[in-house]
Amino acid sequence: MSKYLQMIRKSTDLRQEEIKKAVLSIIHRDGLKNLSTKNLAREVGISEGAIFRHFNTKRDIIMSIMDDVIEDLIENLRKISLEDIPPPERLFKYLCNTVTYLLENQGITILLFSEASYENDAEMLEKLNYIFNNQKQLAGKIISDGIAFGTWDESVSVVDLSSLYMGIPITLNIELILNRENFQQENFCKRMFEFILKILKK
Amino acid sequence: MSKYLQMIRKSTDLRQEEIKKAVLSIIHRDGLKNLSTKNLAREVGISEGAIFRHFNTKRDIIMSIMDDVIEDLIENLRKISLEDIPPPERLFKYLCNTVTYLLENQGITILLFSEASYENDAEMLEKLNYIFNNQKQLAGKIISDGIAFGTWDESVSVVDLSSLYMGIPITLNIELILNRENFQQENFCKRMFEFILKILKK
DNA sequence: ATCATTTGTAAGTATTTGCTCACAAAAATA
DNA sequence: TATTTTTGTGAGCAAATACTTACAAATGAT
Repeated sequence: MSKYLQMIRKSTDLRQEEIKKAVLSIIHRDGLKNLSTKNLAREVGISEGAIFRHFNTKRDIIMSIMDDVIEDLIENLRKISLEDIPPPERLFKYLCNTVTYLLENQGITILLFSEASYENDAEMLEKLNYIFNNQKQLAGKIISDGIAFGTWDESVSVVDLSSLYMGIPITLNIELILNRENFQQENFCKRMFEFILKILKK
Repeated sequence: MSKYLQMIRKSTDLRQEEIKKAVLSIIHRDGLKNLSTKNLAREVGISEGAIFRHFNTKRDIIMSIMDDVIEDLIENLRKISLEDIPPPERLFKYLCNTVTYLLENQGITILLFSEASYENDAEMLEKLNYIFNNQKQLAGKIISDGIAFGTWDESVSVVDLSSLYMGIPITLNIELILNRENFQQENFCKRMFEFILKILKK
């Protein structure tokens, strides 16, 4: 007679995706503290041992999610920054894509900002750094293009404006954590973009 | 013969301050993960039991630090927002005071942004909300004053600009965690203030 | 000087954590 | 069909965590 009844098997590839999704669900719903491997296993619907069949360590799961962000968000933004459309239009698209991604992947926000500083893990911080600095520098590139193009005020400091720009997605993140219901997220990117445009106006 | 040698005693008031300082030191130096009561006791130089003589729970320590932020930072900003000086000058002072506070209390940054979302603790989130929204609304008040005064463009949305404004201290926080050495923090508030001014210009 | 109060210690506690292991069973391959 | 490989289970592990407790010693009031 069988010892375990109705065991559902899936490939490691599929399970890895399920596990990563479950991580974000737990963080978004219950907070980072509840992201134990036990809870994670329950969320996925497998045993705790199975989790470690598909990932060597819990840390590997987090790192893999960070790699996803790099692949999905950053590489998309890189493409946009290189598109052959006028800088104003390009910067707008760039900002709105960022905002959309953050709205669609809300668990990631907490994961990125909390986990790295929580763990104080050098490799994690490096990945986070990569994500942050690429977002910033690619935005800076578009701004530089617009200035070189003659569209925008050349006296504006690209570095400084990139810093201010980065405040937009980050504030969005914070507002989503703190004011999730009150926050007016419609046209958020448009409204913020108008401000950036005004700064860049000759 | 004495069982313990050279026991240094201090009042609960003093110890509470020492403990709270130690919390920020540990977070700043080793990350939130290393903020165990055991490490905390070692950092202060007392036994773990003594920690619980001065605070009932570890959570109480964090809450008390958050109350300090409200008392030290927010109440100071409130006063500035009510000062009888021209809005541009007032907003500049407001921003620079915020920046200075954040630079001088770097452990607090991580504590505020990570701990609350880590614990997913309603009361903690409420305090964080209070800190965030007051900073934002008081800045908004100064902007409104300037518009009412006739100095600034009345077509600017105060709510939206306050959101953008909040990006400044928050980005500063992130940069301090990620780029601590490279980050150019001199005149940071001035450079950011110039951007806000340009947006507000008629 | 006596004694209650306060502040300290050291050695516990129960619980949770990330992770391992021996083995069961489904799926792929021969 | 027979065998190997992959995916699963559930019990259990050492280490860490927040917190407690019994008792020691310093301090302040009488």
